[in-house]
Formats: sequence, C-alpha cells, structure tokens
Amino acid sequence: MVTAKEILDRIETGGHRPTASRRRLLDAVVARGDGFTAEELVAEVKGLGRATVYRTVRLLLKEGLLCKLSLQDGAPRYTLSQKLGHHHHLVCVGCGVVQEFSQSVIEQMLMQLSGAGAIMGHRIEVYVLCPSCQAKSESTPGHSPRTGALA
Amino acid sequence: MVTAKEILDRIETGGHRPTASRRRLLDAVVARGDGFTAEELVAEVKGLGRATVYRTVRLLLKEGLLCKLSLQDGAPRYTLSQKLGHHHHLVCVGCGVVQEFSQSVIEQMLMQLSGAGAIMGHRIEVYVLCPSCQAKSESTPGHSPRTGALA
DNA sequence: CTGGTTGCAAAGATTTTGCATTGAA
DNA sequence: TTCAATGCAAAATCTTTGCAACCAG
Repeated sequence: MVTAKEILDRIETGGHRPTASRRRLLDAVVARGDGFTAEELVAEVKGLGRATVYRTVRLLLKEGLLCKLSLQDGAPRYTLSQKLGHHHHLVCVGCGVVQEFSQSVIEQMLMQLSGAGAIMGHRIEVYVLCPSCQAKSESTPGHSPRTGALA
Repeated sequence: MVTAKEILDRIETGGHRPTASRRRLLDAVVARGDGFTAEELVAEVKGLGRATVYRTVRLLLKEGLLCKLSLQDGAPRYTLSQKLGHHHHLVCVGCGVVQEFSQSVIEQMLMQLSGAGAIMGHRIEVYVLCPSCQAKSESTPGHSPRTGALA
C-alpha cells in the first residue's frame, strides 16, 4: 500500500516542496481506491484553491505517481499508481474501483506488432463488473453500471 | 476501404437522414487516415456549424462508425472505424496515422483476468513510430514526436 | 406537411494562466 | 532572503443546449 508520506518523499526527491497543501491532497487521494476527477478533489479537500488541485494533479502525473484513466465520458479520471513500473488497469464499471495488473502476455503480443513500427508505448484498460457489484446488480436488476466507460 | 457512401447508408439504416451536411463531413473524415479532433473538422469543413459537427461526431460514435482515441493530451481524437467488429488501434506518435488490429492473444489474456470480475469491455491502444516517421526522425534528429500520447 | 436537422449564440463544463501574496529552505 | 507554491479571478478550451428556420421524405 502506498502512503501519502512515500509520495511526498518522491515529490521532494524530484525537486519539489512537500507543502501542507500537497500533503492534504495526497491524504485524500490515498484514501480512495477508485478513479476520481480533479473536480472531485476540489470538492473533497476544502480550503485548497482549484488551481492548486489542477497543478498538483499535473505534477503527480508527470512524476508517474498518478495514472490518467481513459474512460469515455465526462472529465478524465485519475488513480494512484500502486506499482511504480509499467502496468495496466482493471476498472469496475459499477463502483469505479481500480486494480492494477501487468501481464507479460501482452508484452509478447506487442512484439508481434512491431512490424508496424517502433513501439513507443501502449495503454490497456479492462472494464469489469467486480464480484461485489455483480452481487448488487443481481439483487437490484434496475441498476445500470457506468457503461459510458465501455469502448 | 470504407467510403462515405457506405457510412451514409448505415446512417440511413439507423433511421437518420443522409443530409448534405453529413455527406460533406464524412468526405472529410474518410479523406484522413489519422485521428482528428472535433474542432479540426469544424475548421476543415467550412460552412458547417460547430454544433452540427459535434452532433454528427456523437451520432457516428453511437453507431460505432467512429472510434474515440484515448490519447493523453488535449481534446479527444476520433478515427474512422475500418472494421465493423471489435478492434484495437495502432497510433503513430509521429504523424498520427491510425491503423487497426485485432489479436486473439489479447482476448485469451483477458480470460485470465476474469477472476477479477465479469469483463464488460476493454480498450487497447499501442503507440508506435511508423517506418516513415522513423526515417524522418533519423534525418532530422531535433524533431520530437507527440509523446504526450504515451502512458 | 412533419419531424428530423441545422445554425447561431448563449450557456455549461473543464482546465489554464496572470499576478500579487505566502511559505519552505 | 529567495524562489517555488498558492489563491483568486479572469481567460481559454472544448462541448452542449435552446430555439427559430430549414429541408428530406
């Protein structure tokens, strides 16, 4: 589990200051296990200016401490990087919980595509209905998940 | 190769009218092999209102005739669906050219993830530097590609 | 005719920027 | 002290919506 302090240390190592604002923002980010928007952080962490939130999100992205999720609708969502290396995401379209995974099969498959050019990077997201959301949707059939996330 | 007429036919089949505006927009879309933004279409197809362009893009997305690319920076980009079925994208970070591919290995890999929940969908994009852009970057070392696309 | 489609402008939503002030080292 | 970081509000971007006019079937 990544802690706010670890992230703050990395920020400091990167030549940035571990301010109180950043600590408060990180506490909020660490407390969530799902994808959130910048605006949700603005609402959640009271007393911080909107500009500070957006600037901090940008900083964390650049440092690789946050990942930008490519859901299809609305504002972009972000999630904390649990692993430092390259990884992919498993997003529940019901509750928005985000898990990470890395699968070497994918990397092998990418090799097969290298005829199309030098591979510079890739982005993989898998949308699931997690077991607890499956249970919920069986008991409440009317409920519809965040299908906007689907490709 | 998909033609504007084929797409217009599909639009009509879907219960929408094959108007002159839509035809002009489609001609512009078909002429490009890369990802474009809604705003680029507004500039490119003169005489069409901004609202019409955005509404048409939304219509084409809903019908599955356009794909939304999840690049990281700026406004979302769209590209024409060449295949009708499910597919993935190969995007050149140099020139923005988009190719499609489908690879059963990925689908097999997804099966292995099904322990995490029922898979509802997925999104895969691979960023490459295509052969012609590789040649260019060797002759002009100062040039830097659209690395914003990279995860 | 009739209802889908369009253009325009206004409104909405999201993000960035200028600038004076504050705060960490 | 010094320069990064912050807050605020204005501006910039991108997208949607209300409404009257228009057009395909």
